[in-house]
Amino acid sequence: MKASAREQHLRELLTSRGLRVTEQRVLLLQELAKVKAPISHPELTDRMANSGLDRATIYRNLLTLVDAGVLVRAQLGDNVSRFELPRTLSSDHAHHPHLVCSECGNVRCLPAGTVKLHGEAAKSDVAEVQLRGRCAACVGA
Amino acid sequence: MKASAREQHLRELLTSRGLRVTEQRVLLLQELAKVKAPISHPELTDRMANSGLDRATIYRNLLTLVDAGVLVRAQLGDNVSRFELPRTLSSDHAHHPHLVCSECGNVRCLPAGTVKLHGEAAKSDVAEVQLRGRCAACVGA
DNA sequence: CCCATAAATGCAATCGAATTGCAGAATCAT
DNA sequence: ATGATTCTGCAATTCGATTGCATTTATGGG
Repeated sequence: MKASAREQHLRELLTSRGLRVTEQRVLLLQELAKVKAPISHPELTDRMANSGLDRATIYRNLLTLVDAGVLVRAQLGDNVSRFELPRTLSSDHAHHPHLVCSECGNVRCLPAGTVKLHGEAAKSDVAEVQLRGRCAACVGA
Repeated sequence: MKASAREQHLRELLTSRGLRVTEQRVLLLQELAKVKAPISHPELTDRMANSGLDRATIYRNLLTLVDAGVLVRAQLGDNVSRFELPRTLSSDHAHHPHLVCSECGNVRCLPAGTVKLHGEAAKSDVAEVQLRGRCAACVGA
């Protein structure tokens, strides 16, 4: 059968990093491409419950893909690792701020410009910016 | 018996936040005063193994004390919560940005103006701002 | 100083995310 | 096609986080 252009792209993404192309990895990446915010391993396991993938397989592939630079791992401070397929696959995936909503629990990705660092914050080598509070949607409601 | 000046200080710290003064809380704070870096609940439980304190007691008090603003919680990115008794006990420790250094493990308190929120970040009800990366001291070293 | 009462503690149990061992299945270079 | 290497599924386990409950304690009022 013929793979879609999108699937073909994912396959090349894997081979370009020296990883084997397995049905499971393609499915995993396809699912990650659908999600807009960083997602945890348990959340992903739930979402893919009907795919037949084992959670250990998902777990190990998340680690492998982070290791290979295909995914980024976000430490949002709730003691749960979340993973994300950056839309810009450039070598320097600019880290953008994350807002963890204490009300709805969603994680929102904010544009890089929404948080500006000055003074000591600017002097430091800041790798990740995370905000906690209520997201705009919950504030409006 | 007569309490030391140091212990008296800790007692006042508790009462000033409307918390009851218990032997366990004083012991916990004394131990936290000894450690220089943020410490996790399991690590703290080990350290205080001979104190007779139950780990649930330690755990709940850590949460209570963070809630009361006596302690700060540091998320160092390993999915383990760490706690610290800040040397400067400013009243609103939770209301300014924190920089958690992934190298030295220290939590630096930054002036409120060092992080400015724009756009969606400003529209959200942000309660906490946390940065992860290398602090200015470690960058300079 | 004693009492009432809400809060704190100890103990045991549970939850859930993370992680691993292992045997069988699949991938890929040759 | 075939073998060496890697990956997958399944099951089990580790470990930090969290909670229920009966008992004890801190603190304010009398």
